[in-house]
Amino acid sequence: MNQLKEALETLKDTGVRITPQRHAILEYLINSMSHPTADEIYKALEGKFPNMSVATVYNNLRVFREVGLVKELTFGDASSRFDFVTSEHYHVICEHCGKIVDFHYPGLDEVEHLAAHVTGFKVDTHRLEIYGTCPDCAGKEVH
Amino acid sequence: MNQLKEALETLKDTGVRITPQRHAILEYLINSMSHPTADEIYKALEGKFPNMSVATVYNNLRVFREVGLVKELTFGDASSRFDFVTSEHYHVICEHCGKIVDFHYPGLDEVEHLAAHVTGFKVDTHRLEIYGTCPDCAGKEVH
DNA sequence: TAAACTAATTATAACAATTATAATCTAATA
DNA sequence: TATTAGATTATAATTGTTATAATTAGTTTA
Ligand SMILES: [Mn+2]
Ligand SMILES: [Mn+2]
Ligand SMILES: [Zn+2]
Ligand SMILES: [Zn+2]
Repeated sequence: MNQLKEALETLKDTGVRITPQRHAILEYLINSMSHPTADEIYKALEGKFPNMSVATVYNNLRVFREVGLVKELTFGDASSRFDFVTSEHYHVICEHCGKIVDFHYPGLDEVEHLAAHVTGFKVDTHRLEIYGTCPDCAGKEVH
Repeated sequence: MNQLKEALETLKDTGVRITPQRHAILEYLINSMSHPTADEIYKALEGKFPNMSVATVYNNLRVFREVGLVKELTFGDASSRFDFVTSEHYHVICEHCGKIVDFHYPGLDEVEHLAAHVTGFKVDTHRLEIYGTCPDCAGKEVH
């Protein structure tokens, strides 16, 4: 039920120390309900941790990724965004404002199987994103 | 039939000058049959063009992208890879050696439609990649 | 053809995201 | 308490890419 509590449990179980900075980063990720960049997290917490280094944010996001608490969404030039892991889902992304919306859809097992069959790869996973224009941006375009 | 010839036609039609550097970059993209980075192209051509700037490679890859001759494949940290546009296809990527293999599959119209319906987005396109282990790397792992 | 204009290339500097390094601090353990 | 390992901080370095300004090449106009 309490996502933060569970996340802290996961850290404890994997022998990762729970520092105030880690607690705050996790809390922010969960509460923001969005897909923040490392820098956004850094800036959001600088009131509470005026001396925190940006390296700490990156280091801890990597730790969280390694224990499976967050997923990193990477893009070409722009900075990575981080998603607190709940259930599997895809993302729909606005090409104009960059908004990212969660989108649930059954996994594409058939595509994975065909890819494995055709290429001889041992398939692990896949990445799918939908790109378009969000309702807000579509509204602005009209007039 | 001749991909290079067609590509040069496209450039001519869109009023883009055909310089020796552009000719060579296009030729390399078509003949390499792979997905090279800007730097790989730069290094491959430095014998023929010892004074070519890496900026020229980037500039021209952007030009080619804008007129629809190449697609840019972007990844998180790593550098972009460029794919001479032929028919629509997806990519299967080896997580160990980075190999990229073309993979043909009918478009995922159904996913796009559902995404549009659920999120209210005007959907343009999507991105799908399959990740796993290529046969070469799988072989090495075994012993 | 000569002059004027525009596009492309080059060399180099700047940028931005991320990672590495070394010093310091904190917490756990013996 | 002393020792050790882990975490954080401050800062430097790295890397892919883009911006800038000067130069060169090609095209258009007079
Ligand atoms: Mn998400
Ligand atoms: Mn391809
Ligand atoms: Zn938008
Ligand atoms: Zn491989």
